[in-house]
Amino acid sequence: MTVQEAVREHLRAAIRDCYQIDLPELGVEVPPRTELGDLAFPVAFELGKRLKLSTGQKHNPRDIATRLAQSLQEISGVERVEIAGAGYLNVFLDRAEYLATAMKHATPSPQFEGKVIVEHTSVNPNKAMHIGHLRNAVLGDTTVRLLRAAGETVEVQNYIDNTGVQVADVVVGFKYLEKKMLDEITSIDDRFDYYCWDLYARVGAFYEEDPFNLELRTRTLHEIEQGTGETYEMSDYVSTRILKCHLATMQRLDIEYDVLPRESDVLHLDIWQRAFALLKERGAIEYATEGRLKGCWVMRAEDQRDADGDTEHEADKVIVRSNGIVTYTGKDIAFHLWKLGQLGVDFYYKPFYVYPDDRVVWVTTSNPDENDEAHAPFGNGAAYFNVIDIGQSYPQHYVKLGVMAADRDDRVARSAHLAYEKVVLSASAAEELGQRVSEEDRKRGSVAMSGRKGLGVKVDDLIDQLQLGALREVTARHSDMDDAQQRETARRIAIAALRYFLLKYTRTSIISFDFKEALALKGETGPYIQYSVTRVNSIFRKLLAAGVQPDAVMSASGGAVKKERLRELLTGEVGDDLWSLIYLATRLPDTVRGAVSSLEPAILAKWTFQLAQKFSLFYDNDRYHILSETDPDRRALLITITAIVRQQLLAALEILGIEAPERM
RNA sequence: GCGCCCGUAGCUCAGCUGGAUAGAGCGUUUGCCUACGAAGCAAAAGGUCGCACGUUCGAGUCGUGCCGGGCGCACCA
Repeated sequence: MTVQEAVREHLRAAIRDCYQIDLPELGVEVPPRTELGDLAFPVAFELGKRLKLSTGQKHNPRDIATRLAQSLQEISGVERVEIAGAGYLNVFLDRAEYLATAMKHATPSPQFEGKVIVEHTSVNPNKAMHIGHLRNAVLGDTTVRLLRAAGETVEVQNYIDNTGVQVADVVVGFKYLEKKMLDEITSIDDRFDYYCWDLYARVGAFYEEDPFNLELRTRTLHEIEQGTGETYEMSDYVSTRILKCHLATMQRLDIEYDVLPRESDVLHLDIWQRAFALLKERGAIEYATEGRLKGCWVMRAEDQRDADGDTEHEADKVIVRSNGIVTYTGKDIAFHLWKLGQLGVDFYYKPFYVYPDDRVVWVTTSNPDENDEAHAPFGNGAAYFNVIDIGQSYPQHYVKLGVMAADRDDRVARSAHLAYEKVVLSASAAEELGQRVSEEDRKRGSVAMSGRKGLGVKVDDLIDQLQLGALREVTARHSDMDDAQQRETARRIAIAALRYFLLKYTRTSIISFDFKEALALKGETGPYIQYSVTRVNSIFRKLLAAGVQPDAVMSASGGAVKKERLRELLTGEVGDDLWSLIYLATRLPDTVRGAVSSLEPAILAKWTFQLAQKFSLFYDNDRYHILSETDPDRRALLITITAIVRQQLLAALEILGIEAPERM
C-alpha cells in the first residue's frame, strides 16, 4: 500500500468513528505550493455540509479537520499534518522515506477483465494521409500506449473501408479521366498515395463541373460490389497499395497495428446476417408497420420519446432500409458485436505486412483457403475504444445503443467513442499551400481541409520538413556525428515535434494548423523534453568518465545516505525546492491513471513538459551543480534526483511514442 | 427547432471529479554562454475567465437564460 492509500484509509476510518459517515470516494489533491504540503484533503468542507444537513447544526470545517488530523499523526511515511486555509487537511510526507521507496515501481493492475480493443486511424485507402488523419492515429496510438502502461492488454485495429465511395472515386478517376486499365495502374512508379491524392481532387472537380458525372460513381460502386471483374480488381489493387503506403507512413512515427479488418470481408462473411438475427432475437430492433419509416427495421430510441406521448419517433434509427439494404450504422453494430465476441463467427486472417521488429500485421480475408492458423486470436474483447472524429458522434451513439441492446453488460457500458475535434488550416497555412483564402475564411482565421479539393498537409511532407529542420540543427551542433547518426537523431526529433504538437491539445479543441507552430523545435515542444534528457545524459557521461555510476548512486541513496542526513538535506527552502522536483517526477503513475480514466493523452503530454521545465530550473540553478558538488551526500542526492527525473521522462516519452536521442 | 463542442493574456492553448495568489508556449521589451549543452534560463509587460442571474462557506469549473463561433440531426458512408 502506498502512503497515499494508507492516509486515505486512516482518514476514512476516522470519519466513520467521529461522525458515523462513510465516504467511499475521498477526494485528494496536491496543494498548489510545496510549503502547503504534499496531499490535501478538502474533506472537512464536505463533512460540514453533510453535518449541517443531518443535524441542523453548523460545524466549522477547521474544527472538523483538526479532529480528523489526530488520526493521521501515527502513519508511517507521514511527517506531519497541518490545517490550512478554511479547513484543508494537509499532509506532509516523510521525504527521506518517500525517496527511498520512490525507486520501486509497482506494477499496475488492469481495470478490464480481458483484452481491450482500440480502433484507430481507419483512413479511407484512396489517397495519401493528411495531418487530420494523423491526429486520429497519434491519439489512438498514444491511447494504446497509455492503456498498456496502465497494465491493460490491448489489441490495435485499423478498420479498412475498401468498398466505399472514396475508393470508388479514385477508380472513377483512373477509368474515366485517365482511361487506365489495371496493368497501367500497377506500372505507376510515382508515389502512389500522392498520385491518387491529385487524382482524387481531379475527380472532385469532375463531379462538380457536371453532376451527371456522379452516375459513374454509382456504376463503379455497383461493379465493385460484384466482387469480381476488372473494376473490382482495380479497386482492390488501389485500396491495398494505398494501405501499404499508409502503414509505411505510420511506421515512420512508430505507429503499428495488430489487425486490419476489411469492410469487404465484413460483407462477404455475412457478419451482418448473424448480427441481424441476434438483434431481432433480443428485441433490439423492430419492424415498422406504419409511419414514415414503414417497411424498415428500426431501433427505437425510447429515451427520446416526447413527454406528450407524441407518436412521432424522431430519433428512431433505421437499421435496415425498406428496400432491404442494411445501413452503415447497422453494419457498424454488427462489426462491434464481433469485436466483443457476441456473434460466434470470425474472419479468416492472413499476414499482410511484417514490421522491422518482426511483428506481423494481419489482414482479414473471406477466403478460408487463405487462412493462416498462426494468427493470434482477434476480437472477443472486454471493451472497445474507437478513435473517431467528433462529427461521427451521432452514428457512434447508435452503434453503442445497438450493441448494448443486444448485449447489456457493463463491458459495453465502459466502451467508448474517443471523440476528437478536427484539424483545420490556419489562414496563413492555407495560403502557404497556394490556396486563395476567401474574405469570410480570413475573418474566421481558418480554412477547412478538403481531400476533394486536394487541400491539406500530407503527413509525409510534414515529416520530411521536420526532419530537414532538425537535421540542420543537428549538423550545426554535432559535426562529430556520422551521417547515419545525425539522420537518426533528426528523425527522433521530428517525431517528437510532430507527436507532441498533436498531443498537447485536448481532444475537444480544434487544432488550427500553422506551419510555424508545427515545425517549431523550441518552446512547448517534444524536442524541449528530449533536450532535458540529453542534458542529463551529458552530466552522466561526465560522471561515468570520472568513475561514478549514476544508477548505482540512485539505487544506493535510499540506504547508503543516512535517513537523518537525507532529511536534513530535504529540509528548509532549498529542501523544499529539491523535494518539489522529486515529488513531481514520481507522479507519473497518477498522471497515467488520470489520462486513462479521462481518455485524454494531453494530460500526460502536459505533465511531461511540466517536468522537463521544472528540471531545467533545477539544472540552471547554481546551487544544484552536480559536478562541482563537494559534499558526497549532497552530491548523491542531486544525482539521485537527476536520475529519477531522467527515468520518469523517458518512461513518459515512451508512452507518448517519443524516443530521446543520446545527444541532440 | 433539437442535440453536441468551443469562447480564459495580442496569438495558440492548459486549468484534473467546484477549492488556496488564474498558468504555459509563441510574439514584444531587457538581460545571461570563463560552473554540468543558450533547442536553455531570468525579468518586464499583458486577464471584467463572452454577458447576466442563480446554487454554494467558496464558481474559470455546476445550473438557467442570452451573445458569438463550429458541427451534427438521412431509408449517405
